[in-house]
Amino acid sequence: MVQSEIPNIIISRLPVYLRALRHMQGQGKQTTNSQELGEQVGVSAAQIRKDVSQFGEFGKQGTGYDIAFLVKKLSEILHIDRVWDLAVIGMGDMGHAIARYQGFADRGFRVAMLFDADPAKIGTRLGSFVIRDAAEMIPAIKQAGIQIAMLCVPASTAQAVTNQLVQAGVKAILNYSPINLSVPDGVRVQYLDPSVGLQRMTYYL
Amino acid sequence: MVQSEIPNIIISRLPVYLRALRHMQGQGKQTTNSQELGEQVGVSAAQIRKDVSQFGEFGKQGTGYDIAFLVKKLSEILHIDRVWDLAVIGMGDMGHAIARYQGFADRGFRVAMLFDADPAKIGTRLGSFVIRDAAEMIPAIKQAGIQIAMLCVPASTAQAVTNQLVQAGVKAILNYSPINLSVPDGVRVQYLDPSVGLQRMTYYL
DNA sequence: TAGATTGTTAATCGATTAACAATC
DNA sequence: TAGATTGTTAATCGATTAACAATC
Repeated sequence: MVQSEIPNIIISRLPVYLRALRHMQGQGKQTTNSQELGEQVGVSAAQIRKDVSQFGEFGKQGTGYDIAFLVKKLSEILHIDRVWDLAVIGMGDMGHAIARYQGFADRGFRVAMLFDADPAKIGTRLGSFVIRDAAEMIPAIKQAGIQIAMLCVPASTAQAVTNQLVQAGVKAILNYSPINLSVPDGVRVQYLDPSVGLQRMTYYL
Repeated sequence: MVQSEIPNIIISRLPVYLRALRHMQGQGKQTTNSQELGEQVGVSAAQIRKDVSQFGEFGKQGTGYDIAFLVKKLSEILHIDRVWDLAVIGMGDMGHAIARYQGFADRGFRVAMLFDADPAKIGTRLGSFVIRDAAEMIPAIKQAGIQIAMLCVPASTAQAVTNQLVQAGVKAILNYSPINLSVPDGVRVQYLDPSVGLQRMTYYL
């Protein structure tokens, strides 16, 4: 029997709920409810309840949700009740910033390897890492079993590098390059092109 | 009479179409069609035609779309047939990378001002800019008439800085901080939290 | 118990797709 | 002209909301 299919649009909201819940935790709150959480993240209370109830009965009538419990459940659902190793490809300014980013630690991720093709960068240190030769990328990622890559290379090489990542067994790519990537079924891409983000707002200015 | 309301979900796809069209242009292509563009960006041909036709009749039966013409029209629709000045707030690793990002130039944007609250950074140069004191932010942004900000400060100060940006007249915020922002009506926020992007994929791993 | 809030159903709303006449 | 592809309509599909019984 196939696991019943949860719409991707629901999955995409869960990390946002989780972020808000952890923020509440940081403020010392113990419980919340669909109304409050909904206001926090900008969705209706009904939608919060509907989304969360896809995965179980995590709330209590009359009192709402225990924050710590819901955080635990959402973390399990999103498979971040473990630590995922990340490979960062491309050590320009953006790759550099990602490699040093402190925000992964408590959210399920850890930078594990850095790659660049520039001989001037290969072998140099960045924090506790040594930048590795992109030519070794496929065997290195394969051997480490890394499934997630942060793509920070220029648009001109992004598709070629992506093909290599797919060969290396990568299943999820966070793409900072301003280009649409073509990947086979079973590989996921999330796009973080800043110009696209800006252009989604200028329409309204 | 109110301008007929275009759904936001359509607007949000236009920058992606535009990016793909410019990529085709860079390859020397003159024309395309809804089928080809759809495959490029991962949406159906019918949806491409429906989306684009909200704004006029930009195609030709039998031949498809002239790429240069469609690029021009989409640029006008998205209001990027001009250059928008950006203020970058927070000169950590991420703000640093954004300030030096070369990808804004031909997509309608230009970094115009950098701010940080750290006395060690204030007054230092970054490329052709001098990092300014965040304490001067409100009058400086107001005076320059800047409407778009890139928020690269830590989560702990993001909401307070956002309130100042709103006071300064900013209407669009690209938020790199891992936090939900509360803003008044008329102000838009786009979120680029890398952990959220990653968590949207780990569910499927 | 009374009040509050969930989980869930049914109704509504909106977005996507299929199909095809129009026309280049 | 024949072939191709648009723009658009109607049908389908899916997501959101409203409402309320269940229950803490």
